[in-house]
Amino acid sequence: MAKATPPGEMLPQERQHEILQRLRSRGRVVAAELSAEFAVSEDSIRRDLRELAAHGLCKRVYGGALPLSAAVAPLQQRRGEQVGRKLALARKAATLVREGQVLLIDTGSTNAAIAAALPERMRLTVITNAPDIALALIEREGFEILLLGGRINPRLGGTVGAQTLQELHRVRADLCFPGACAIDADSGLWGFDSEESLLKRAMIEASGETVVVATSDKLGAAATHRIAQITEVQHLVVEHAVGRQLRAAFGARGVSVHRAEPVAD
Amino acid sequence: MAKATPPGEMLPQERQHEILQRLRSRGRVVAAELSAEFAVSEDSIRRDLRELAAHGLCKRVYGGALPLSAAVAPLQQRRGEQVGRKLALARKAATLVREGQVLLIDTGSTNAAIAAALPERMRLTVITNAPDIALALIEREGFEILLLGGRINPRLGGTVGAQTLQELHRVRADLCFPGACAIDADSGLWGFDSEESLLKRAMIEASGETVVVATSDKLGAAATHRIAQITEVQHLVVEHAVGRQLRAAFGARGVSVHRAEPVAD
DNA sequence: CGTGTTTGTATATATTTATGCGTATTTAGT
DNA sequence: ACTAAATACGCATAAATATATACAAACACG
Repeated sequence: MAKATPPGEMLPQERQHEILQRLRSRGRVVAAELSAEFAVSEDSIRRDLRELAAHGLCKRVYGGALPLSAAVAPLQQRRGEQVGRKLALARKAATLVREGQVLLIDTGSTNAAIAAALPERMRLTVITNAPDIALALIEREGFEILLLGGRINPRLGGTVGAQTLQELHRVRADLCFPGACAIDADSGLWGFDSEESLLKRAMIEASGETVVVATSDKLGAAATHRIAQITEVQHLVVEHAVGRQLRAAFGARGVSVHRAEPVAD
Repeated sequence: MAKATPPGEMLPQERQHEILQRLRSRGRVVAAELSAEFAVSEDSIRRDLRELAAHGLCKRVYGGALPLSAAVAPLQQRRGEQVGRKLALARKAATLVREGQVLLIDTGSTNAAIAAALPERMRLTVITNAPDIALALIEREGFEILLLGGRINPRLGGTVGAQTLQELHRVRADLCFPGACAIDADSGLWGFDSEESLLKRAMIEASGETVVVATSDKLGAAATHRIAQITEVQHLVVEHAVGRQLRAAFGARGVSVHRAEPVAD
């Protein structure tokens, strides 16, 4: 996806739009790279970036630009930790998504990273209870976004509770990303909070397939609230460092295990 | 050079229709290309594009045109404009809020500013259809946040539609902040969008009192969709520069007019 | 069957916009 | 503080555009 456009024919506005999209999906842009890929002088790129920044659409930095959300970083303190690892997981998880599907995405920093990594122009429908995920996707084109209402739990950063559950019963998704839970090859999926676990269970039931994206600390662990059996999980995305044996344990239970790319960190 | 049709045989309307189709399928049109393919001068094409743009069917850009979806100013951009004036308005509006109240806050950059300006530790309940407002308040302590679910309208940056309306019917608020509408002392409150206006109307009906916060360009203006009569508005917050006469006009209709502090700008 | 009007188009000229280059300045990393 | 890259600024150029004007065909109407 290096050069999507013929050198001679690209409207300036299109270019700026493309820059914004790249900014969102990749998290950064470099002036020199853009110059090469769009086949215009760095001057023009810099003019674009300056203009976008003036409109408050990105943060201008030496060498390129950054998305504004990364610059302000409100509750992204958690995300700041292990950003590389989560990005690698998110990228891998995003490859499981197919054109036109309906996605059910739970709260959580990992899931937010997945949402940001979703490919452009794929005409996806995203159902979520997380305002931060909804907000991140509003800007993207071709996305249908459904927000699950209800009372917000500040600790989780999204809606939970009776009303959310009720709304969830009215929808049906292809793919489900229940956030941050513990997963064990034998005992299945576990949650840390009662209300939260109920919601995740409902999400899984409302979806055709379930994708669990687990950082290493969640693997082989259990918690207090049972969410689902391992047979209800079709896909598991794990970090590169996860051992062969552990992966095989899930594979034996019929779970497709996907390994993220290694990260330099 | 004529392609699809014999040189003389294509009605202007047909041509414009074809341009629109091409715009939708290809995501962009270039004046020079169209000129060649329809075998008319670039001037005629430009006239077409200008006309289509005037009817709000496309966005005119240098070199051609883009579909409107790619051109809507992202909400981050709108949020960044006139920060000073909006902040002054927001501060004034926030003073109308009392301890323990239930607030109903609509989408919009001004309303987002109001939410951010809400005083600390007042044990408020905020009901909103805007994910950005919800997100901003999650961090704050002592706030109960209820999110209205439904389909998100990317242009408005929040949920609208039947489901949102339905959820709204289940709540009751003390104070309501319907966002960005035109207000006139005689004809009342007006909205620019049908769906949007319905929601605002429902918000007002669900609230004890209504606060309209209006930047100067919204004052004395009307729009296409009626939202409410002026008697249903209890408070109006305006900028410092608004003239005495205009303020009196609202005062005579029983609206409490609140004037924001002056801004250096 | 003219005749005035409307409509679509083409031409000419002035203006705006986008871009690239040279140069002075700023920035980041030693 | 020094160096090299990145950047901002002014300027020139070429393309795209708007505006004004003119021309031709279609049309309405007496």
